[in-house]
Amino acid sequence: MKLREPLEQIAAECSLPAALEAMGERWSFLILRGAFNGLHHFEEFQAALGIARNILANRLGRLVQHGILARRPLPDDRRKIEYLLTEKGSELLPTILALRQWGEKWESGTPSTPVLVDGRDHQPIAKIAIHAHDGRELSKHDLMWMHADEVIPLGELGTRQIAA
Amino acid sequence: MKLREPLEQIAAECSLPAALEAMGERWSFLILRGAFNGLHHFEEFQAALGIARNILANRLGRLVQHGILARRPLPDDRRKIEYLLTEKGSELLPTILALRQWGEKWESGTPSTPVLVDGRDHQPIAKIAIHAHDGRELSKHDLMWMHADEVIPLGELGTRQIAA
DNA sequence: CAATTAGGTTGCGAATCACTACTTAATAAA
DNA sequence: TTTATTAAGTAGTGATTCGCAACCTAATTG
Repeated sequence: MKLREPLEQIAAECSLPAALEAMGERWSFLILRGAFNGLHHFEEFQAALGIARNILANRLGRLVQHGILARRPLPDDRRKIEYLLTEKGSELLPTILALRQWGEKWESGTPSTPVLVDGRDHQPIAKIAIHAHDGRELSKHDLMWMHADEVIPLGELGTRQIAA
Repeated sequence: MKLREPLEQIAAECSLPAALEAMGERWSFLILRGAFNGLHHFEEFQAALGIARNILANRLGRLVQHGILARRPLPDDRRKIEYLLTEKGSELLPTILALRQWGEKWESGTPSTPVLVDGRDHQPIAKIAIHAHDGRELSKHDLMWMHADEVIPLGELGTRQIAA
C-alpha cells in the first residue's frame, strides 16, 4: 500500500488540506477545545476526554510538532508537563466556535457550556459569520467565487487592467 | 474491541463532538469544499480529490445521512446522481473558511483559489473573526468563558437574579 | 526507602483506509 | 439491435490506525 498521502497535494491552490493535515484527526479539535477551556496536563486531558493514552500522547505530540501547542516541563515539579496554546493554536478559536455553533443549531439542539462571552458586558459573542471587507454581514446570496487573479485590489479600481 | 464510541458522550454539554460526528472524518471537509466549488457528481469528486471510490461512496452516504448533502438522481440521465448542499450543509461555509484562512496564514502561506468575494464589489471577504453581540470585533483579551447559567440575558440586567 | 504520581510506551485485536478490480444499470454508438 | 461506454457504486485485499489494558520510568511524597 502506498503511504497515506499528505492531503496537501490534492489541491495545491487551497489551504484547507494544509489545515486538515494539522487538525484533521479524530481527537485534535477536542483536545484543542480542552486547551481553550483550561486543560494543561496529560492526565487532565485524559480524564476529561476519555481518550486512550497512546492516542493522546500521539496527538499532543503532533499538535506540538505543528506549533499549535507548546510543551513545557514545569520547574517546580519536573514530572509535570504543561501544554499551552501558542498564538497559532489560539487562532483556531474561530474555527472551533463556528463548528460548535453549527453543531448546536443542526445536531445537538442544545446550547453548549461553557459559553464564550465579551469580557466587558458578559454577553455571549455573536454567531460566527461571513463579513465583507467593510464589515457588512453577507448572506449566501451575496457571495461568489472568483479566481484570485481576477480580483482587483481596492484602490486600484479603474487604474489598472485585470491581471490575467 | 468495543465499537468506536460516538464522540457525543464525551462532553454532553458541548456541541463540538456532535459536529465532529458528522464532519470529523478525513475527507469530509474536502468533499464539502468540492461541493461549494461546484462539484456535483461522484466522478467529479473522485477526479478532483483523488479519493478512493469506496471511501468516497461511504463519505457521500454519510453526508447524505446527516442531511449535509442531498442525493438526487437526474431525470434526464438516470445514471447520474446529483449531490447538492442542503441548507444545513451550506451553513458549514464559515467553518471551512475559518479553517482555510488559518491554513493560509499558518501552514501554506499562500493565498487560496478560488477566492470568496462579495458579489457587489467583487472584493474578498473579511477574515472570519469573533464579534460581540453589537458587532464589535473582539480580540483574545476581550474574551472570557462563563457557565451558561451565569449569563444574564440582555434587557434583563438588574431586573432578575442570576439563575443558579 | 516504599508508595504514589505524571507522563508516557508496548502489545494486541478490531476497525478503517487506500488501491485495484469488478458489477450493474442506463445511455450512446455502430 | 447489438455493442460500447459511462456513471455510480461494491468487493477483495493488505497496510495503517484506533482503542484498550498493561507496563515502564523518573520525580516526588510519606
